[in-house]
Amino acid sequence: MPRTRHDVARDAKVDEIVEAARARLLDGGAAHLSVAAIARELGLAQAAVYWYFPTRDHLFVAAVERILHDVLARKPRAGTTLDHVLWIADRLDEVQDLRMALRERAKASELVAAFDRDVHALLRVLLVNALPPGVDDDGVDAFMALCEGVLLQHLGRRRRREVLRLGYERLVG
Amino acid sequence: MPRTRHDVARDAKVDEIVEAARARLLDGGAAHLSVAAIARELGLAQAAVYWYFPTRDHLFVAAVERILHDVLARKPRAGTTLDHVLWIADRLDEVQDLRMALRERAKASELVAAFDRDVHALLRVLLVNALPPGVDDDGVDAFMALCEGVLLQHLGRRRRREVLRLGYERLVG
DNA sequence: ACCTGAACACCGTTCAAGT
DNA sequence: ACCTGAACACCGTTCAAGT
Repeated sequence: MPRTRHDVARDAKVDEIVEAARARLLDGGAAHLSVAAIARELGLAQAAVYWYFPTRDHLFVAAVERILHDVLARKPRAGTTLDHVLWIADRLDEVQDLRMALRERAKASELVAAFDRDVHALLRVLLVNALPPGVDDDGVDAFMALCEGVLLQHLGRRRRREVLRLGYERLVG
Repeated sequence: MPRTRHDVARDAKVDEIVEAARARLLDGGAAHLSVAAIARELGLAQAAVYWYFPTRDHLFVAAVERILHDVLARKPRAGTTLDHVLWIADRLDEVQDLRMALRERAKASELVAAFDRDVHALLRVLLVNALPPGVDDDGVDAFMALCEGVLLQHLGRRRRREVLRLGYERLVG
C-alpha cells in the first residue's frame, strides 16, 4: 500500500475521512466519533487525519455539516404552511441528538460554537420562510423556541405534532 | 495518613466526593468532572472512588442532584404567577448547561436517562404549580416546551423574559 | 469494609523522521 | 505535500493484594 497517495486527489481523501465520520455520527452518535477509530478504519496513522483536520472538532463540524445538508436537501411535499412547519420539525428531530452534541461541545470549542450559531440562524430562516408573512419577531422567536423545546421533550411524533399545532395557532396563526 | 479511614463515617466520605464533583461541575462543566481528577484532588487512588460510586455516571448524577436541589431550594419572592414562572426560568437557566450534559450522557447511560426523566417530571410539576389553575394539558406542554426551548436560545435575560411573557399570555394566560 | 498499586484499553494531540 | 511511528498526558474501569 502506498504510504503517501499523491495519485489520489486531496478532495477525495478529505471526503473519505468526512464520510467515515458521518457514518459514525449516524449510528453511534458524537461519542462514537473518534480520530483514532477513523484512522483505524481507514488504515491510516492517527496523525494522518490531523494533516487534513487540525482538531477533532474540525472533523466533527465537517461531518455534521454534511449530515445537515443532506437532511435539509429533501424537498417537502406541498401543503398548508402548518404542514410545512411540521415537516421541518420532523427533519430537525432526525438531527436532534447531533444538535445536542454540538451544544455540549460548543462550550469548549469556539469553532463548534460558531457553527452552532450558524445552524441556529439557518433554521430560523427556514422557519420564517415557512410561516405566513407578517408575523412579528416576538412571535417567531417564541414559536422557534417552542419548536426547539418540543424536540427536547420525550414526546412521540403524534403528540409532538399536536403541541406544535397548538403553538402555531396561538403564536403565529 | 490512614489508608483506610474507619474512623470517618461512610456518609462523610461520600459527601466529600460528591462535593468535589459538584465544585468541578459548577466551574468546568461536565467535561471537567473526571474520577481521576477528583481522586487526585482528594489524595485517593482512583479505585477508591469506585468503592462508593460504581461508575462515573453514578457520581455525575449524585452531583447534579445536589446542585439542582440547592438551586430549587431558593424561595421565590411573591408576585404574579407570571413573575413566578419567570423566576423558575431564571433558576433553570443557571443549570441549563448541566441539563444539556445530562441529555448528552443519557444516550449512553440508562441511569442518567432515568434521572433526566425524573428532572423533567419535577420541572413540569413546578411549572404546573406556578401556573393558574385550569390550564389544559396541551397548553402546559406547549408552554413547557417554550420554556425549555427559550433557554436553549442565545438570548439575553431581557429578551428571554419578553418571549416568555408572550408565550405565557398566548398559551396559558 | 475500605483502600492501594498497577494494569488494560482507550482517548486527542504533537513531532521528528521519512518519502 | 503527505504520512508513519512513537511518544505524551490524559481518560474510565477492573482486580489482586493489603489492612
